[in-house]
Amino acid sequence: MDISEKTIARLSLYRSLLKRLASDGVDHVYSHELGKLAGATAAQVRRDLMAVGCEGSPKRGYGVQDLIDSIGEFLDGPEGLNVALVGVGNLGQAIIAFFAGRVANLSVVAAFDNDPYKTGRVIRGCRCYPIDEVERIVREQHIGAAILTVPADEAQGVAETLVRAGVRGILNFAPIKLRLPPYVYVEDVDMGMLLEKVAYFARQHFDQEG
Amino acid sequence: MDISEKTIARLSLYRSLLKRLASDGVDHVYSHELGKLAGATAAQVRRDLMAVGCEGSPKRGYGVQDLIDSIGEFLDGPEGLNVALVGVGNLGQAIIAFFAGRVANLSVVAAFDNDPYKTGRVIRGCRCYPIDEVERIVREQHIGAAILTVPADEAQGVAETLVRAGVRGILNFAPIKLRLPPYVYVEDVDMGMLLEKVAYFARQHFDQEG
DNA sequence: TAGATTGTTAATCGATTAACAATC
DNA sequence: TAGATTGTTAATCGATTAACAATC
Repeated sequence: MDISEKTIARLSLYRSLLKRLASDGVDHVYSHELGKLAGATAAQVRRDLMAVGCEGSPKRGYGVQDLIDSIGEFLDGPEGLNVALVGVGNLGQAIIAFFAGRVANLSVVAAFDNDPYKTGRVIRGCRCYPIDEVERIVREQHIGAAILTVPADEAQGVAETLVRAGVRGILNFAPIKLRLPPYVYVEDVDMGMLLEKVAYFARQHFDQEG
Repeated sequence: MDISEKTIARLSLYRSLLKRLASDGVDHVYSHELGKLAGATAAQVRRDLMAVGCEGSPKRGYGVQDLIDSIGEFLDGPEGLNVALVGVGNLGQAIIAFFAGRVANLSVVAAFDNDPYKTGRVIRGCRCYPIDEVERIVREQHIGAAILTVPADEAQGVAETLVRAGVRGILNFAPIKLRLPPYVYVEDVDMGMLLEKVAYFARQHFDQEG
């Protein structure tokens, strides 16, 4: 089965919304209700849920817990995935803290930096190693994905090392397009670009009445 | 003219790549060269550049400085845009530091939080006010866009206040779909979702030969 | 001129949307 | 049954890709 990136993204959002609904005691939802919360159409929601093998009933809609379980089974896979972070600057530290215990089945198990003030220490519950040791630690700890928060001109080199050691997915914060083998999935988060985009569209409506 | 979001995103990336080329002394580029760096096709690059009114010549391609100027004129508009940040936690502080002096024409001029330890202080060069004062400060400082790094259950309320005060663009880090008027542009950055996406696709290729 | 690139138009592809029979 | 929702198929829409004449 071929699931689009957008569907994966929406499934992740559905899950976090469903968890809230569950904690509010809601046990069934209709596709249009979930769609309203997720900013999607009812048809979209049904298509996405069909992709993970969920079925609803015309009478009661979809079972909330059933959806949470099915999406979890689909997204999380049979076992957890270990994640590394390279580049323990401001952003890197914030991201380690952000993910600590937040996303089930995904834990940042190792951090890497070249700054000797940081290496050898435990930063927000995550041990920090020198970048030289990336390859060894990634193999030893069976790390499958990485978060890249290094400067743009170091990103390509670090990424290649990570891939050589076995990493198959990278969340890349460096404002550069990584050139990697096709079996490596890269998600770019260029925050400068994102803010420029927001600013561009904000300007279209800003100051129109004042 | 109707410019797609993707084109805006690519233009921002082109610009940062072009700035590097300029500092390396390159004065002309062909569409396929820029495309290679940006992960886009030559045709895509030409279409994007045409949208901002750039012309190239078959002989020399596009002038690097000309492109930087044209894209800047298009993206940045005639004057800068003031930006606010709400939610001065780990991520918020990292983002303030990240943007400090980084993106020309976009400055984070005010931060907001409810924690009395933070309000009244200057955090990474940016004054922090209590959230009560969002409406007043946003109006006074003529703020047009905002970065939202508050918990999910506060995001909708804060966003509505920001919009009431005149904000027309929001970079939203809360894992929730904001419901706002159509004249407000919202860009969502759900980091939990992004890492789950990376993990999902990483798993497809992880452990295939180990 | 010859060759590579640009700018433009037509074809393709994928996802979203709309329409409708099946179901509880 | 009647009504609202589900699951499926066809139509639409937009962006990407391919093809080609114009240009230096």
